[in-house]
Order: sequence, then structure tokens, then C-alpha cells
Amino acid sequence: MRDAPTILHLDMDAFYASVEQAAKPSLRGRPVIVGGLGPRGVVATASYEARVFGVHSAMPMSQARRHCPQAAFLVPRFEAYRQNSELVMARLAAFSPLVEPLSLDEAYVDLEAGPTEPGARAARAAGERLRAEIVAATGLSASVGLARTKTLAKIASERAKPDGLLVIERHTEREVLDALPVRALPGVGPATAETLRRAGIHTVAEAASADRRELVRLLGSAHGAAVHTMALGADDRPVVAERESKSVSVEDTYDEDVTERALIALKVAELAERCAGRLRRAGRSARTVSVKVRRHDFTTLTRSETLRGPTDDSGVIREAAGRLVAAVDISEGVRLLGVGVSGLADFTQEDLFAQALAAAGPRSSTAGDAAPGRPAVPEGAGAPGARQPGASGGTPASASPRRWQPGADVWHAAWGPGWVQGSGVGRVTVRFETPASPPGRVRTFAVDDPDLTAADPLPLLPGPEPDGNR
DNA sequence: TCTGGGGTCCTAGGACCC
DNA sequence: TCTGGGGTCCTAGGACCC
Repeated sequence: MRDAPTILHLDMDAFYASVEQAAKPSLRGRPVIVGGLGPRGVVATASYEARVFGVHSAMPMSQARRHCPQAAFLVPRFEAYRQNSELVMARLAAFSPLVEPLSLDEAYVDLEAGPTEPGARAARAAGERLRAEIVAATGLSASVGLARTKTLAKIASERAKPDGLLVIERHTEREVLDALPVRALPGVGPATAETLRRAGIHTVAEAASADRRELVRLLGSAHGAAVHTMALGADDRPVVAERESKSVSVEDTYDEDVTERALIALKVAELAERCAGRLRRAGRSARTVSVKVRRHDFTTLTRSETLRGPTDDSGVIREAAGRLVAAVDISEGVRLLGVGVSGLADFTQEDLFAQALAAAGPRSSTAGDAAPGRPAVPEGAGAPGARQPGASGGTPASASPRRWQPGADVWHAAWGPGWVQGSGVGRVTVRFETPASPPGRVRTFAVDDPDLTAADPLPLLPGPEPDGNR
């Protein structure tokens, strides 16, 4: 293990909510809550102003409204978050080729693989410079943790929040770890914490001095060993760049339980279509199809089926998903349906056929042996050339007419760029402001006003590259 | 108005194979 | 004529993370 605190963990502060406040000047300094706005929505991110009122991630939105009715409640704008995430990740790349993104707003960086001088002082300086560069590129604040291990770097960034930097040096590691509750270790959630509590283990110090075999007995071999290792501060997992995704899934929770068989079948087909579309756009194919069903009482079950060979064909995935859902008891209705694929590959069953065909000259190859039986693809579905990357195929965006969702970007022919503040009874109110403008004025329109259209997110700061669309 | 959506990793049992 | 014994694949479920 390394001696200097050169693993950096970056964590953007209240990322979604901060992007919204940067994009919408009237919301700066005010509580902002981003999440699902339907009857079954939950909070994705609450701004620090909203957290004061006890609002936090994963809280049901109904509860958040009771805690903080004065907040701005906004639907997530993932396109805007992605854009700003890319700006952040681009800054990280300048510090090291070894960057491991964990989500849109979080990443590990191994400074030892980059140009930073060895040692704690240089690591701290790099962290501060990174934070400054992120502000310059996006206007957003980030917190940075630096330590010798991933676990400690993550704990450090957590303690640095918001808008801070913390270095945990070798000689302070024990002191920091010992005082923490076990729950502070990444990977220790409510269930693990409860198991440990019943065994009398509450703090990281207690976990560290526990017998490793006892932890394995309590938590299973992998998790028990991992918890002990993290508690000892001895976690030696490397920073790994470019991890390929292993599954793709889509799911919908419905505002009201769906009970009709035929309607459920229709929704599953639509989810399968979306899932297959995402798979194709990623240039991948998959061998296992899964469905997820959450029933009215929140009991959740999954069913899966492994095909003979990988596919990216909507029809194949749709039919497998349909079969799987048809076999579960949904007589009392479902609140959620999902379709996913795993066992990802970079080729399809059709590719195997093509290979086998190409090899069918003098003797058959191993590729032919891999697919001896019935094709996973129905007849006529897998014509060669059926999988252009990026083929649109599905995703008709929204079948619904015009739904003005709070927070969404709009453009008005006379008033320019703005965002939806609310809508109802045939009207929509729009606030006209941009990231660079002062707080703007509100105007109300008919929901079907032809001058009002949906728009793309604006950059938070005037960027180097001109952005043609609005 | 209780409880999103997209992921990762692990476990356990049975089938199957050598 | 005595419960061997691993490995791998598949399925279902669960914990956890952001």
C-alpha cells in the first residue's frame, strides 16, 4: 500500500439541486428539492437549504412537501446534469489517466498515476486546484477527500462537505476511523449495521478489534472480510478506469396500481422496447432477460431467462419479458414493472451466424460450435445489418401531449428562455431567466400556447464551445 | 399521497459435468 | 451398495450506492 494520501475522492455538493440553483437565479439561497413529482415520487437531491428542514435523498416526496412546503419542487433534468458532469470529469482527466467515475457526481482519481509530485503537500495542493478548476468550469462546488485508500478518501470527502477538502494522513487514520460509527463505512447499510449492533459492534474501532472470523460468520465471507479490512484501514482496492457496464434496465412505477393483464402486457412490451433501444445505442447485446414486478403490497420479485446466445433484438427481448411476466401472479395489481438485460456481450447471435457462415467453407469453427441449436432470434428478425449502432427504433419520447413539468426548460417566441414554474387548469407559468441573468419575471400562458416550446438546457457558464441549440 | 430509477456485488441452492 | 468433491452455470433474492 502507498504511503502518501494520493487517492482522491471527488463528490459534487448536492449536485442536482446545485445545478438547478445555478441555472435558475431566482432559486439561489432557497430550498430546492429535485425528484419525482408524481404521487409516488421520492427525493433525488435536496439543496442544503432544504436539508435544514429534514429533507433528504430517498424521502417520499409527500413527506418532503410536509417538511418544507416553501421549497421549489423540480423534476430532474438529466441532460443538464450529464453536461456538467462531463465538464467535471474532463477536469479530472488532467490530473490523472486513472479516473474511476462512480456516478454523474462522484469519482476516484489516483494521483500517483498522474503528474502530481509525491507526498501529502502536493496531493493537497492538487485537490485544492481541482476544486478551483471545477468552479471555474461549471460554477459548482465540490468536496474532495484525499487518503491512502478508497475507503478513507471517501470518508474524507464526506467529512469535508460542503465545499471543502480534507486530507487524512497516515498518522491520523486510526484516530479518524476509531471514532466513526460502523454505518460510516461504505457498504455498511441499515441491515449490516443492525446485525453488527446485535453483536455489540457499534463503532469502527470495535469492528477493527473484532475477530475476522466472527465478522465473516455474521456477514458472510465477502462482506465480513471487507468490513474488517475497511475498519483496519487496510483496503487496497485500486482505482480502476473504464469499467464496462454489466447490465441495462428500465423500470416504471405507476401513479396507480395496474391490474389489467392486457395493459400490463402492453407496458412490459414498451419497457422491453426501451431496454433494447438503450442496449443497441450502447452497442452491446445481452444473453439474459429479466423482469421485475413490484406488487400492490410492495413485495418485489424478479424472473429471468437466459437465451442461447446474445441478442439486441427488441422482438426477442419483448417476447422473453412477456413470457416471464405472464408466469407471475399479478392478480392484485402491480405498482412497478421493469425489464432488464445482463450477460452483456459486444456481438449478437446474428454475428455468430455470420461468422459460422463465413467459416462454413472448408471446416466449421468454434464460433459455429457456440451456437449449435435453435437460434435465440425468431425467424426473419435477425437479418444481417439489422443492428446499426444508434438506430432509433424505439423511444418515442413521450406519447403524452404537452406536459409542462416544473423545472423543465422552455423557450417562448417573444420572451426567450425560461423554465416551467408550475402548471394546472389549462395554464402554465414560466419564469424567464437564464444562468447569467438576474432573477427573472413570471408570466402565465395557455398550456397550448403555440409560442411556447420545450428547450434544451443552457450551459451554466459561458463556455468555450458555442452551443447552437437552445 | 409511504417507499424512484439505475446500477453493482454477493449468496445460496440445484443442475450438470468431470 | 459409502452421502466424494470440485467447478461452472443458472435463477432468485437481498443489501447497498448515488
